[in-house]
Parts: sequence; C-alpha cells; structure tokens
Amino acid sequence: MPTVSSEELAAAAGVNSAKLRKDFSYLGSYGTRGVGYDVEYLVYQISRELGLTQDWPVVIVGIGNLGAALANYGGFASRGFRVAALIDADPAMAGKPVAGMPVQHTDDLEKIIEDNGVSIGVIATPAGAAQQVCERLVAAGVTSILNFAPTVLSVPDGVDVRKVDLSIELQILAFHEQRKAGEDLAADDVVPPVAAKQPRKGPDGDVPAVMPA
Amino acid sequence: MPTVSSEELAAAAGVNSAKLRKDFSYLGSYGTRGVGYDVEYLVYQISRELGLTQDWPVVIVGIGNLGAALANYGGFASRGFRVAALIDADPAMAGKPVAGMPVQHTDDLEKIIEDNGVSIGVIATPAGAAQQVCERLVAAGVTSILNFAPTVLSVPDGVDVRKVDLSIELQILAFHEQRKAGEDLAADDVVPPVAAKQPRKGPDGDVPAVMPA
DNA sequence: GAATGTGAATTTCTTCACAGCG
DNA sequence: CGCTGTGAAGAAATTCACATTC
Repeated sequence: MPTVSSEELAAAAGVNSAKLRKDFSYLGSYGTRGVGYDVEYLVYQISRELGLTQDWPVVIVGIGNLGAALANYGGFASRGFRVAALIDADPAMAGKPVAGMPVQHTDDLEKIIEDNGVSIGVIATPAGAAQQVCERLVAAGVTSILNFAPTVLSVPDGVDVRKVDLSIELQILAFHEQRKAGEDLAADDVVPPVAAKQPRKGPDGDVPAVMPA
Repeated sequence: MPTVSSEELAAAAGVNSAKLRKDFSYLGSYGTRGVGYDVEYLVYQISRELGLTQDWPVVIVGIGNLGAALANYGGFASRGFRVAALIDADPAMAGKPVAGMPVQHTDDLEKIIEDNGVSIGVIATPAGAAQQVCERLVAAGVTSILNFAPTVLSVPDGVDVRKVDLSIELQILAFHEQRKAGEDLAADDVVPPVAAKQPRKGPDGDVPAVMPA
C-alpha cells in the first residue's frame, strides 16, 4: 500500500478525517491532492517529529520484577531507545545478567550516566528509594525521568517527570464496568459530561484530572 | 485538616479552582458555602463515584516478569482490586508461589473466572498468546481487559480493552527532550499548537491521538 | 475525479465573575 | 465575610465545507 487517504487513516484510527488532515498539516504539507499521503514518507516524517529516529540511551534503576520486565521489553528498541545500563542497589545483583546485560551497582550510577551521555532515566525501585535515586540521576545530568515507583518525585525546574501508575488503567476499566452494571439507573441520573462518555474502542480514554491518592 | 477549599485543592492539583468546583458539582453539591469541602466526605463520594469502594476481583494471565511485578504491586489492593488468581500456560509454573499465591494453569482459566465472578482480566503474556487468551477470557465472561502485550486485541462489542504500552511514556519524554535540545530552533519553526505545549509539572500530559505502530 | 489544506462555523471546554448561602 | 455553585463569557478544539491542486 504505497499511499493512503486521510479518510482511510481516520477510519482506522477512529477519528474525523478533517482532524487528521489538520493535525498532519502542522507537520507540513506531506500529502498530494487527489492522491493521499505517501505511506513511507509520512511514517518517516512523523517518526522524525516524535523523535523516534534518534537514539536515546536510557538507564533503568531498580532491577526487581518490574525493572527486569522493562529491560526485556521489546518495544523500546523499536522506538529508538537503547538500554544503556541496568542499575540496582543490591550487591548480590551486581554482575548478574538480566536481558543479556550485567546489572551494575548503584555506586557507579554517576559514572554510568556520564559515560553514556544518558538524559533519560527509568526508576523502578521501591517507593522508599525513589526520591534519592531521582536526585542522584538529576545531579548526574538526567533531565527526563519515567517513574514507576508509587511516590511523587520532586525535581528542580527543567527536569520532566512522568509517573506511571499501573492501577490507574485498571481503575478506568472498573469505572466503566461499574457503569455497565448500573446502566438502567443512568436515565434518571444527572449524568455528568465526562462520566457519561462511553469508552470507545480506539486507543484513547479519559482520565479525570483530579483524583484522590 | 477537616475541610478544604476549592482554592487549596486547585493549587495542589495545578488547576483552576472554578474548574475544580464545576467538576465536583457534577457529583452533587458536597461543599458548604463559606467553609469548603469536608475532606472525609469528599473522599468518600469521589471514591464511590470512581468505583473504588467496590471489590473487583481480577485475574492476571501470563506470569513472567511483568505478571509477577503486577501480582506484587501494592497499589491494586488499595484501589479495591483483589488479585483472584494468577494464570500461566507453562506447566512448570503451576503451583509455584508468586506474591504469596500459587500460579494456576491455563487449562483451568474458565473455571477460575466463573468461580470468582471475575469481570476484569489482565493480559501480560507474550504477544503471540494474547489474542487467544483474550478470547478465552471473554468467552468465560470477562468484559474488561487490560492488555500489556504489544498487540492490538480484537474483541466483540460490549467488551472494553485498554492497552498499556510502556514505551509510549518514554516516547513522550523523548519528545520533550528533543524540544529542549532544539530550543533555539523553535523560534523560526512553524510551531504546531499541540507540539508547542511545554510539559507541565502536574500529573498530566498530552498524548497525540494518532501515532504510527 | 479525487483528496488535500484550510478558513469559517460549530461544538466543547475552561475561566470569569458574582449571586446566594452558611 | 468567605467560599460554593453556576450562568455567561471567552478560549480552544473539532468539524464542516469548499477552493485548490494533482
């Protein structure tokens, strides 16, 4: 399939074709009127815009089950991420191979970051260790952190943190599940705009902005 | 702290106080004018609305590193989720304890779902097994699926699927990292609305609706 | 003829601002 | 007096619809 129309892409993605065209237009005019978009060229342009064509060395700190799962995760390599090092505080882990790579000790964290020019760190430690690890990463030059530990990290300005809470997705499913069960009540309910939205099939979904801890 | 004002909550969450009050108003009028919101009552009402007060039995299928990490994840219990069973296709895993619970074999999947009244399933299998597991879960009565496998699942109407792609969050960080690096170029760039947004510190962030596989 | 790119129209979301209540 | 709850105003996002290009 050498070319594709906005209509086809929109149908596949479950969005309006005009929105798709407008979004693409912000990246430039890569389509051909009367024909559509050249698939290969479009993929390249989007990949470049998203930074997928760059090589991003990352370190994973905390090689428990989750850290090991991340180290083995195939999706990283295909998106331009290269796991530069696995780091753990447990001396017993040091040297052990995980995902074909020896685990290194936390003592060497700063050197590893600097030697590999790492600017993105992944924290998969227990909650108690996360803030300290975070501070060492930042001090060593990391400016983006992906946090899997169930803690809110505080970082200086200029450092980005994204927190992944594995239970939030479950909570969203449970929320809709609850609605399914109480569907007959929905009619006489004062249905709030956000809550009333039925989940769609596509890769989307609404997360409330505010949620209790 | 027995009560809290919308102003305080808004500051803590990094949002506008009017938005917060309007959002709360959809749940009902739980505040007191001149005083604020009763913290305990508010937490209860929000929890109930989100379904956190219910008990949701879930099964985890695929007990590799990721499945084991999920089984051990403390965040589930506190949000009303109860891991009812761990299921794996490897006969060597059967009976082995993970997170204080014996792994069960896939053969018994249907019986486990029915006996426990499970409506939410978590798939942490390799990509190749995911669709088949999904179909068995659905046939056995599961109506919500959280998919960690790197595959798009197809399901019948009425079944919700949410896909967790661990690399997407990294990709978002890399996207902003790229912008940081090329900041001086930003000026003469035709900056698209979405892409131009700087990441904020709060628990938010924008994921493009359309992204190449 | 077919499909893009984009102003204009429309819809949705957010914020303002203030009446009303405790 | 302080703070909620909410109409009205304003801003942003989405969709329409069509001139334009291949």
